[in-house]
Amino acid sequence: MDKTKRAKLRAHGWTVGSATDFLGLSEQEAALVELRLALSTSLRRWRTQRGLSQTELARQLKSSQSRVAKMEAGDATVSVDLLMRSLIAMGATPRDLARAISTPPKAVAV
Amino acid sequence: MDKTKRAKLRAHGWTVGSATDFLGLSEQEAALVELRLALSTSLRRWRTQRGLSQTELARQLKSSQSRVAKMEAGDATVSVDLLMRSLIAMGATPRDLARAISTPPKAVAV
DNA sequence: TGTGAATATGTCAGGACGGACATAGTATTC
DNA sequence: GAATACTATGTCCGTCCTGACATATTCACA
Repeated sequence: MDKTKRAKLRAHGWTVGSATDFLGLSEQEAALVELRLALSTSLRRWRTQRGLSQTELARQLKSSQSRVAKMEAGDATVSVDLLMRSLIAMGATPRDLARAISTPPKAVAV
Repeated sequence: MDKTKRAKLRAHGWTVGSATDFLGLSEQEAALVELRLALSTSLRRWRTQRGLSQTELARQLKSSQSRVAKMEAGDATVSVDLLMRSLIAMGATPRDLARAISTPPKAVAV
């Protein structure tokens, strides 16, 4: 990975040097990962701030606890679609989504 | 549901007036439609600004011309996922997506 | 008008996704 | 340790999405 890429990733809150770097993701793949991560983190925040358990949220979303867990885990079987739909179902507006996307969580665990 | 929203939906092939209307299109469903519209509009802008035809873009995205057309039309068979992936594949950053989402396209012609 | 390029619309087989269930791990409290 | 509540992980079947193809429509220009 070249320096500018490193800088960009770091600038967006990624810990350069861990999995992302090792796997050698392209700019675009990294952007997708960043997106997923931002949304899944955001979802967990929305849920916990309301004092809901995954099971309770699942019922509200007409989904299941396991899927909620996977959403929050950024699991590969979860689409960006589902993440956004869930956030919206929790009352998030497109503007909220935009904010979530453009302000990625800082330093991911190493 | 107000008239402009109706028009927007109808303009993009959504069934307004029957089942959807009867069930009452909620704020959340509207937000999803808004999201889809914002992204599809954005996609077309990115493409045309680069002087690409749908066919050329399709090749770049490893998709097909018909799907690109449907993406830009906000067709119901196109997922938000695909729209975002396509935009990212064209070089859009998460920040660009956020901007696209929070800046809804100006009133669709009736 | 005709001609070709670009775009739109319809359809479908195959693959990806999602809800559901089972189960395993974790934390708290007694 | 047991019991309870919450969360994580694995798997499966039905559904939805997607690329591809065919075809229709629109557009630009001579």
